[in-house]
Amino acid sequence: MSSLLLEVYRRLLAAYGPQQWWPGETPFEVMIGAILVQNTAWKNVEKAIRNLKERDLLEPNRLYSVPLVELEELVRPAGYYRIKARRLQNLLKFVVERYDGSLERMFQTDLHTLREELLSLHGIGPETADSILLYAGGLPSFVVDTYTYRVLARHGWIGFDATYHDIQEQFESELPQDVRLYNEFHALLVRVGHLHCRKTPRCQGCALAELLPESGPLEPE
DNA sequence: CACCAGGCAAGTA
DNA sequence: TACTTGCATGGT
Repeated sequence: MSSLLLEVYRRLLAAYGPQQWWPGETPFEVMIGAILVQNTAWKNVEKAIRNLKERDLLEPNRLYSVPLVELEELVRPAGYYRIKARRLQNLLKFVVERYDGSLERMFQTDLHTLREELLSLHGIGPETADSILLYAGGLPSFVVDTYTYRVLARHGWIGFDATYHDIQEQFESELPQDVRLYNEFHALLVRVGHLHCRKTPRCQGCALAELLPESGPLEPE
């Protein structure tokens, strides 16, 4: 095999099939969802998105014009609603003022430059930035999340001390730079994480145990 | 009832 | 630098 990760991807895809990520009809909806889903179950995010959609607010300029207290109530079902309303406004202010409210213009920016710009915003960390770049922008930035870390660490492919940057580098250096691949691979890791690698003490009936060489402890011992 | 979810920033030592 | 804590709703 050309690389271990590529083989893992093939097996996950064969076992679970394409995941069709990200749920969302437009790049803007995907971008908003990336903020709202921070440490939150997607189910709760759906309610918040529905509130915005019902009021026809899924557009940068219109959403940016919504007063803070009103925005807070709309996104309340997603949890951390005061913080997330503020984070949304930070991002919207950036999109409106720097890119004239145009995501198309924003995503024409050089990948590395745009990533740094997003990371400079209060409330956008590496995972949120990469989710926006990959799933809303269609740009090749690999997304690392808690499941990526758990699944890989527990199978011994990365150390338990690996950082976000370490993991992203490993994926991006071993895999061909392919948006479709990055997209599907991350979605598959979340899927298998949901099924078998939650924060429960031990990996029970882990599908990857048969799929892959070995499944070890969830946490370092 | 307790625990967790597709993070991030701020506080402490 | 290396831990810890706050943020909050809703499902299991």
